[in-house]
Amino acid sequence: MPTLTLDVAAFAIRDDDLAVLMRRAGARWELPWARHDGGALDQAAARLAREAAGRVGWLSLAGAFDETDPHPANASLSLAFAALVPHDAADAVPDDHAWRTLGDRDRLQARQQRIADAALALVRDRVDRAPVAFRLLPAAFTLAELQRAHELLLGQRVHKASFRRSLDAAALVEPTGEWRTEGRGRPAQLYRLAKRKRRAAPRSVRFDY
Amino acid sequence: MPTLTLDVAAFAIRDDDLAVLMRRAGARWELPWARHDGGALDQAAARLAREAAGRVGWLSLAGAFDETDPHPANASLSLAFAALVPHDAADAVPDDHAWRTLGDRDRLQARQQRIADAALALVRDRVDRAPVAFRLLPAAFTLAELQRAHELLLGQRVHKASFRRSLDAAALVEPTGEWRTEGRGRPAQLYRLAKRKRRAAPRSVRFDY
DNA sequence: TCAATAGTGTCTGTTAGACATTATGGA
DNA sequence: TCCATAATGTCTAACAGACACTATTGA
Repeated sequence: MPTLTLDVAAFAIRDDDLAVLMRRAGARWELPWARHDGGALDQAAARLAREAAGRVGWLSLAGAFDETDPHPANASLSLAFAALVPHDAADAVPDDHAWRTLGDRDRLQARQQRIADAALALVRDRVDRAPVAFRLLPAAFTLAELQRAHELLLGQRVHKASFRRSLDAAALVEPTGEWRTEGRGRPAQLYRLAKRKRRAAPRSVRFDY
Repeated sequence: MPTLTLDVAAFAIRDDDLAVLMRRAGARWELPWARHDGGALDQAAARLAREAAGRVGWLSLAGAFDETDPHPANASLSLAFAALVPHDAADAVPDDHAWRTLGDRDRLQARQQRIADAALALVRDRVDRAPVAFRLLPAAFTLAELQRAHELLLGQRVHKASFRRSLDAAALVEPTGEWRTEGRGRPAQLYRLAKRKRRAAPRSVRFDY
């Protein structure tokens, strides 16, 4: 009989960079995981993510990995979940948990490395299909923060004027009416994610590979 | 202890439309499934798909579904796989298997309906990220066939000139040198999928939602 | 010759990206 | 005043889609 774990790779923006949540396991670090013995999968994954990362903005299955690679629980199968945490909620993690840089994921055991990789790839792949970048931010954010979240997920710089034009064309955000002063420079207006109005008819077939 | 199945939703082009592979189970129809008791997941899924659908061009995990919905095996968990079958290989399926129209998937039990839906959504979502449309075709194909495969997956018409321009810009296909006469009309040149040369730097951030 | 399909050239409106400029705060 | 950041306007090259046209076969 197979033993099954749920493993979650949670990401948040820390110190202007992407970070992944790990927990201490003796002398090592691991991704949060829990045994699964049946029942509602989504709820079990949500519970695991919430206990480890606090408020979770987004959660999705990212893959399944077998005993080809070693795992902290030696489970015969592990379901990988990707989670995104708003950075204002990322401070309150349990004592034995910590946000670590992406480079640190090579400290994980092989299966959890692959889980973290798959989770990151899933999130990156979905940036332009679903509002995942928003899930790294609080409900109200500046356009500079939103752009930076996209840049961190995409791994490349984004053109400011084009970014804002696209946001405007898609009617994706709406101003809250509030402004935020951050050090020096002109204050930035705060925005929130707007409700979907109409989905734009997609342009032509693209070959992004 | 949870019982686990692998379920595969295999798609192919039949009669100029997308079809999904089902097998007879008594008086009902079901998606091909098999119990899984550990071992290499990808290999087990590939074996299941191959036994049901013959040559399989593409296979990918599409989701995981729990006992919230009924399943032919009453498994507590089912891993959904999406498979694509080239239409020239789709004739040789076992006697108790048949290619059925997409509309027939509401004859499946609820969990397998969701599996088929998730598999179809996955394939559609990946059309512009990976050469999945090619996996519905033989190694050599006409551009009209390739365009039709994209149209079936995307569920909408595609502009011929733009489609070919994009193919050309991406250097995605190369002519085999052979031509095919099909009834009346000018013969069509045959193409094959070209090896990736350079991945074009993706354009700006797009919000396709 | 006609019908049918393959394949291409041209035009136009839209958009991405470069660049510059204005706006508004703190030091 | 100077500097840093926000926000926007203008220009251009690239591209998507419409349309028409040529090319090549079978009936």
